[in-house]
Amino acid sequence: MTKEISTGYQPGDVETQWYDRWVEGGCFRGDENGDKESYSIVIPPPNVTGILHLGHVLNNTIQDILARRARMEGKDVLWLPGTDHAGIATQSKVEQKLRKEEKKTRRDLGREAFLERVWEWKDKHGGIIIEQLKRLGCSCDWDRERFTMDEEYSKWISKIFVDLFEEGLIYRGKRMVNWCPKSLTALSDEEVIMKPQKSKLYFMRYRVVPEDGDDGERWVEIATTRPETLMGDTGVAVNPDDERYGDLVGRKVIRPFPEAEIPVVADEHIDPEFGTGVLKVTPAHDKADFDIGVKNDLEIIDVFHPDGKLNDHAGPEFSGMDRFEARKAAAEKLEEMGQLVKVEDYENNVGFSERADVPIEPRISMQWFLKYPCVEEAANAVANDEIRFRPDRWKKTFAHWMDGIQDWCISRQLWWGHQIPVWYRKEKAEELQARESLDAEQAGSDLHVGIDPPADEENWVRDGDVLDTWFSSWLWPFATMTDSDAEPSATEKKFYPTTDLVTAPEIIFFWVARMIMAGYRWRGELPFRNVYFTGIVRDGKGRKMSKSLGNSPDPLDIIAEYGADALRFAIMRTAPLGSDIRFDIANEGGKEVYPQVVEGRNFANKLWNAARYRQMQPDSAQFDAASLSIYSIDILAKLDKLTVDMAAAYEDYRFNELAQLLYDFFWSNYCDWYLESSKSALSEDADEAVRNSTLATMDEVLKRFLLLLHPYMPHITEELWEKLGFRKEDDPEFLMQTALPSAAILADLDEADISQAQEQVKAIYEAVGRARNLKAEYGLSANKEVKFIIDPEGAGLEDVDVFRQLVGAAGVSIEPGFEAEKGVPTALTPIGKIYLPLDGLIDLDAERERLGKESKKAEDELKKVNAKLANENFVSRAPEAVVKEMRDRQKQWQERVDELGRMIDNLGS
RNA sequence: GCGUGGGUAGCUCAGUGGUAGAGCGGCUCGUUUACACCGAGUUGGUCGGGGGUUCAAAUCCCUCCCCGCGUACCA
Repeated sequence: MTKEISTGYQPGDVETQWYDRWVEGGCFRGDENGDKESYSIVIPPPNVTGILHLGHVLNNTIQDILARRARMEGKDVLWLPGTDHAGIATQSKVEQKLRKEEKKTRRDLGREAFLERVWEWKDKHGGIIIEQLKRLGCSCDWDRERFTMDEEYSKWISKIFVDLFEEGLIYRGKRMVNWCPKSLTALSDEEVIMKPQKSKLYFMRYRVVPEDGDDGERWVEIATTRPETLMGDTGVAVNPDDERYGDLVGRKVIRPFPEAEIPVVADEHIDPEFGTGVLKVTPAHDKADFDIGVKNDLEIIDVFHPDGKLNDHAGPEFSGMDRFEARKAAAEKLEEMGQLVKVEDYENNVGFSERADVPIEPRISMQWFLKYPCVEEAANAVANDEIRFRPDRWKKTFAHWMDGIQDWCISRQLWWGHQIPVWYRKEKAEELQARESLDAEQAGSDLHVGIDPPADEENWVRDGDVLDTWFSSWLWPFATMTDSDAEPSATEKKFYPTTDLVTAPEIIFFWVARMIMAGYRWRGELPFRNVYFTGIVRDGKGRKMSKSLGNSPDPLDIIAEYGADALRFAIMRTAPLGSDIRFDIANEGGKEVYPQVVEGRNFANKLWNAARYRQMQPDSAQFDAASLSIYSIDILAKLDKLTVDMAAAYEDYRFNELAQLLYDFFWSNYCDWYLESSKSALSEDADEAVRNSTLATMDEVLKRFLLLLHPYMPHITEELWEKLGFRKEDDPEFLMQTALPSAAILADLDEADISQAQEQVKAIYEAVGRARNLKAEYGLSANKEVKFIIDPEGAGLEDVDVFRQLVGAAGVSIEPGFEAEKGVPTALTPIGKIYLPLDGLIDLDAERERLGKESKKAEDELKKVNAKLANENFVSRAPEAVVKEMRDRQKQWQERVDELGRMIDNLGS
């Protein structure tokens, strides 16, 4: 076995070592006493027990890029991290575990013991995602890490509850809410996801209660998707203008079971076109029906238990039955009674609980609600761009929601979360909690709403509900900086309002909108100036990444294999502003590979090797703009342009374009062209001054490029910065603390000289392309050292060496006015005519003319013949005998070609 | 339904009035002073359909089709 010394870049240890050094060096600390311009971001807190997914990678890489760039621009930067307690998500996880491992429910343990379990779970899993963010390279100020259930943070929640209650914005009331029969809690409208469902539309008929003057029996037909709620029907509604039913209004129909007479009412909300134009009204189980019920003073009969099973009001035969079973059973019973007319397939939208993924049940229950504060300020701030949305089309979505804003149901029937800071005096508790409404005005000595419990706590009962998780998240930007009972901290004074917020558009209402309102309410100003909305990470087929689909690769696995820098670069390069990201997953021999990440890794490797190449050369003398070759001027001018273009792209948050600019500059301009052209300048017999300025140019380019690339690929750039010895005595300890370069390397040179040099280089490079092309056409491999003859024109060649080096020629001679024999391969280029003199070739031009248009295939054959011939005589003229042999072979081929030509002709006729 | 983003090479996408581009893939060739995680060359396109404006349209206008997202009390 041969021992292979890897020339490739191995990211693993390099990345973790640098991360540790940065942390030890205090690089991430936001200096609240600093006197530089401030830049700040608060992290969208991930779920405390969550696991890093590609969405996080995208989101946090963007934040890290912004933070690192800001540091290098010389700002005082704070990226404040933390985690969210995620009420339902975390509680269900623990409940699930309890059920599985101990066959117990949370009620078996009791509130206190259960919460202990959740804290245990949190302590065990809470740190995982934080460690994962560190592995990604995130430069958060970890000393300032917050958790939404920290003691200090929790006080904030109580404080704002009390504030809003006293202001009359929080009230308790019996309302129609979205009820999750699985989690057994109320949800906010935002937590309900509408999904189209294939269901059935049941047409049933109710008998009209006979009246005097009726002409025989009368029935009305009613269409419904939910026959299982029929037992809760307390009315039937028709449109007042519907002629078919106008006379029925005010009369009664018979609900089949439990049998009862229910009134027919008129309501404009009814669409005569839909179904039969008659609606069964179930005020307890539908929001619209509830409204109709209230308007018409209908009875409200709840036929469900909280878990979605039917209760006694549904009658003994249905009681205890699950709602979906009951749907079938009710339909069957109607059928038996002869009151089911028909059943049609039907597609409708059904609201699902976001977390539990079961259809939610509209349900009347006692909950706490909030009327939003500072709605107008928040709406205006976004409308007039005080807070800039990117892309700004989200403004419209935001405005639309703010426009139709509804009171927020903030109470949850959970245990994990911030318990509502409301206490009822023991002997009055039952009575108070049964009241249809409770607000600040009714608060008396029997109701205590406060940050602290009442002094004689044993005489009080605390409200058992907790607050919606988002009720704590909306304070995040300032509650993480200052304690609730203190004056604004130095940190807040320095870093609030924050500069950028990077988040997913999915939580524009859940979080962004509410933070803006909270910012105005408690801090009197906006919480952030820019909101960058990322796209959604999808798989190669365009499906959203999700656990259940199993299409979501673990970013940590990817990092382990390719490196964090590669993953960061890959995801940024494919993340255009505001549209979704396709994360391609290919399968190679049963193993998943990620083409975009492979490219990222290859890029890192390319960078690594370009640096290695530089390291193999001697040190350079001082950089001197006056003694540069045209090639050096060209690459430095392109670097200046890169610097300028990047600044502009950062202005507009065009992250994928930035990645592309970096990639193209380095790989194409620097490696493929400049490095290759430098090889002749670095050769042993090259001029000393040229060699020196070339090396100095390489250093300058690498130095500046590493700085520009650092926010995207922090680890490898830092490593190379050190390896190449770019840190000068007085420089900061790390690359990440070093100031970005300005775009003025060539400031000493004349503008016109620069553009002239660039034009010349462009012409030469184009000629190189043509010459290579010529070689390839004759099957001469890149390293066959052919001889070219150039008949110069225009810009011409300053020296032949670079050209020779780039095309891989043994010799290039300049022969003004050179006249080639017929058939010698020729190319027209901006620097003149280029000839590749080879003997005994078939004259392709002549043949092309002879064979006509149809000869594509014949021409290809001829090209192959020429390639063979060329390969046998590429350096010098062949001896007579060889030439003769080739001519014979040429003749044979020619015959075949003629035959082919005839065949084509025949085919044509 | 309304709003919104999109449909360009086999794949992922750039390209807002002036000769259709990049990367990946495919094919051919290759142990050149870094890099095969590489180099050189090459092959791929009625720019979703139709109509219009214009000397000129992927780009502007109209219309239709398809996909995604948001939103809506159609039972």
